[in-house]
Amino acid sequence: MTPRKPTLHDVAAAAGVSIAAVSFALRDKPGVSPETKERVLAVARELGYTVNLPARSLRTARYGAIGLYLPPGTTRLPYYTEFAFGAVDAADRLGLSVILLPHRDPADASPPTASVDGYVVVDATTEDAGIRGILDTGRPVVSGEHVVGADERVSGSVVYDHISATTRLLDHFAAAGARRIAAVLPPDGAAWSEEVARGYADWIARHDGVAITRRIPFVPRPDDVTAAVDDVLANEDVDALVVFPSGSAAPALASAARAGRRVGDDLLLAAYVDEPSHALLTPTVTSFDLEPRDVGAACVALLVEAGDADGPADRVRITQPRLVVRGSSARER
Amino acid sequence: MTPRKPTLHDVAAAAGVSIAAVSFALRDKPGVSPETKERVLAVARELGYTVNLPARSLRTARYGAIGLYLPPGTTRLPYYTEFAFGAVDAADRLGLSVILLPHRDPADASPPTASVDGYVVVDATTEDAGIRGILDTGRPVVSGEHVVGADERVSGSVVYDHISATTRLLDHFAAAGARRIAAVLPPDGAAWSEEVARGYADWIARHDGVAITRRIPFVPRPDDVTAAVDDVLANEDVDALVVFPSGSAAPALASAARAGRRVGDDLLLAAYVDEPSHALLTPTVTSFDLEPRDVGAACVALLVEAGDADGPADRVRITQPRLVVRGSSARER
DNA sequence: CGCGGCAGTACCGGATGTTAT
DNA sequence: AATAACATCCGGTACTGCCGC
Repeated sequence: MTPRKPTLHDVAAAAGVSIAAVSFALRDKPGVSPETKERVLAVARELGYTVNLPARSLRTARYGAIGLYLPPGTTRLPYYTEFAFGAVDAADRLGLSVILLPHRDPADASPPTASVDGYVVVDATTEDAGIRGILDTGRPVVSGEHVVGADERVSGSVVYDHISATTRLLDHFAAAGARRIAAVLPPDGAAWSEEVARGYADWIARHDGVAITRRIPFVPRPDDVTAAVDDVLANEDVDALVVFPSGSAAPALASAARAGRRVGDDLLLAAYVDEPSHALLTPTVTSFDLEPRDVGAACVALLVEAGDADGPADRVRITQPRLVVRGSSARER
Repeated sequence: MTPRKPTLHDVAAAAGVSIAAVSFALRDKPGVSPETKERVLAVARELGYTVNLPARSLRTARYGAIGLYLPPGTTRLPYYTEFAFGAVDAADRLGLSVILLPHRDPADASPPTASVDGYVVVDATTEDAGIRGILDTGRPVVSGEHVVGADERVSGSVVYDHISATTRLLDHFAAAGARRIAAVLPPDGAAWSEEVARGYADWIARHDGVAITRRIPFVPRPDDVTAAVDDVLANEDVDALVVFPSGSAAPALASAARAGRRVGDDLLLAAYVDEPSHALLTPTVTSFDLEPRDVGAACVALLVEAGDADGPADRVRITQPRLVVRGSSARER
């Protein structure tokens, strides 16, 4: 019923050559005459031959697979899904598979079991047992953003220039007339927290302004945002506000409305990380498109180069977030 | 420098037995005495032995991997990410890996190349070249939701009871006093579209009501939602509204506000698919938690059973969405 | 004698049927 | 009748060497 999948032997027999010749022909290696190669390829196509990857892996000790580790607990953020598919598509173009790795509970110190040639991780910290396990495999690892606590242990990273981005955003506010700009920041400890905090502080210092900041969790509940924004609006004389953590835009808008502020007019607002909802809120919310697909693809590219001889030219690739200006920061007339 | 990874041979030599004995001992197969087994296991642990998966795959023709195919173009919906990790965690507990499959462009008719024992697909239609390729492999396929156009070709499915869910939602509205309930539906063609449309129509008929419906795209732009909801509110005398497609809640709330309706009071509103934003909007929005993690895990379980001898007891598993009542449908006082 | 083109073959690491003890 | 050693095989890869010109 099921005619066994054709193997190199079948192709070799059908083409009247040795399996070695077939193997070479299929992989476009020198040592076979153009005519034989042509014939072998024709026969292979006709028989529907495809390589048996386990067999190849066994021989070459390469797996044709990349392990992808997304941060635990944040699976609702669309950023990571986009990132994942950027990586998957890039890997596919290189003939590689992407294995989605499970999150390990902190007690579990066992090494990751999947057979992969290297890893791509995002927003990683060594607090995470899964990340430690990955670093301990000794295989190449490329990270999206820096790895907090072990940046020298990865083969490469694709990072955002958050300082420049923050600067551009504040310049944009200033150009729209903002004079007193507050920032609702994530807590220290995450890779980008410190960069954006520094970007903000430096910009304020350069412009002889007053730093007005509040801290809320990395993934805040609406109440956290509301409390911080209410506090800023009640106690500080601000005409612009940046909320950095994800999911902050909607509660911030609500707070502004309650405080009687007209967002986009007497209060300029921006979120940092773009989310689909930003285009749906009223007013629409200015934020940075981090182009996660491109970054995911870049991580895969860097990983593959790291596996190649003598590594890539650059260990760190820097990406500029793209500012998407929307109604919340576009002062009316 | 790198002490080659230990193999069966190494363990066998260190334990003073044959590789066959080691192989049997490690897989807990009969034919080795308890003492030898104990010793072998100890040596294996000490040497840090792990099986070489390609070698095992080569011999057994099993890959220890599952291919996961998420619908293209909807990668921003958190549902699928949750689903994916439900599948990954379930697979991990069974010692399996999950390979995230790339989306194929329609022209590409080549079979999927990844080596997997079976596939999990979600919200699939045979319009999708990727799905056709997967079905053509002849390997077991389990689908989350029915596969439009090829439901008999899959080994199993985990589906929601959308009719019962829709009924429960409308009952909830009625209990809160709603008399004229409108529905903004997705277009026909998707698996659940027809079920929810039927659930709505049947319920209305049973209650001698008037069906008031509009159709918008499966993944609507805010404008689509706004237009439909504005139209309903302007031209129909409704006191409750269900918006089914994802991402509809926020624009629907905005429309209601513009029409001068107080949502949760003189207009009851519910979305169908729960999203994180529903807990953040004002008012918060009632919707169904589809528990995607559980469904992803169930798909993997069903796939593994399908691979076993004589298949699973049931080909189709039915799940009840969990209604999460929030402010938008909880009439004040 | 050198060289291109190809056949022959020794692995890669584990699973399993067969043969000793 | 139980255990364990031995031999094969899974499908490729890559090295060695033979052949003819």
